[in-house]
Amino acid sequence: MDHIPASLTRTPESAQDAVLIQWEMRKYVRINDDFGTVKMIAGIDVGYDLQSNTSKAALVIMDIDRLMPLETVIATDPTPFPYIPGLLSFREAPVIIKALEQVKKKPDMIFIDGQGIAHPRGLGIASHIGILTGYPSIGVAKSVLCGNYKEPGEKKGQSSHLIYKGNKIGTALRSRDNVKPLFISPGHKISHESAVDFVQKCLTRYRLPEPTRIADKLSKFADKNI
DNA sequence: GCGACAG
DNA sequence: ATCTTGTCGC
Repeated sequence: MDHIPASLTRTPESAQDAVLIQWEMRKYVRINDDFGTVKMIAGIDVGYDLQSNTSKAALVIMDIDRLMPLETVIATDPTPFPYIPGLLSFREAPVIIKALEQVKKKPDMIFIDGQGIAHPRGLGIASHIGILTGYPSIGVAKSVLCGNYKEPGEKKGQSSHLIYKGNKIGTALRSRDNVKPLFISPGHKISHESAVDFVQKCLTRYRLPEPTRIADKLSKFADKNI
């Protein structure tokens, strides 16, 4: 959708090739706010069925004000790539793109499970999806891939910077009292500040923001029979 | 070389 | 991610 060389959408022939694609793709990442009014947010998560070797992407479109689902989509595909830290995109992006192509409503913003720019090469899965689709995106991760941070205060809303090689790459955010922090980083077309704002607007009584929490449930329990 | 390591 | 039971804490 966005104007990037078609060769960057290729299936990597090896892990080394995948890394080359990431170095090239990172040039297109933008972390300045570039979106209009945000009414609908998409939460996306991927689950696996080890027996059939299939991946299942669950996508939910939520109204940002009511935090209620407006539409859901489930897409499945044979799992295409092994899990290699730093190369998660090549395992999950294809089936996620498939789900985004099937959804009827067009989201204004998408939350992806995993890192945005908080990645060794600045291209976590949220950035990867943002570049491929043109959608503004945010990485919502439950743990760190790279970088260091000071433990944020124990109260919901308290945060600290995630730093890597001297630069801020994300935010450690306490999403509710006394739980492990979430790691928020810009995926594409959004700033650190706005990324955290949108996640906070979607927090209720759980650790995960609603779009992510619902997508997570769907990826695990919906269509249990792939 | 050693340890770390999203989902 | 997924495999798995009970259990501690708000």
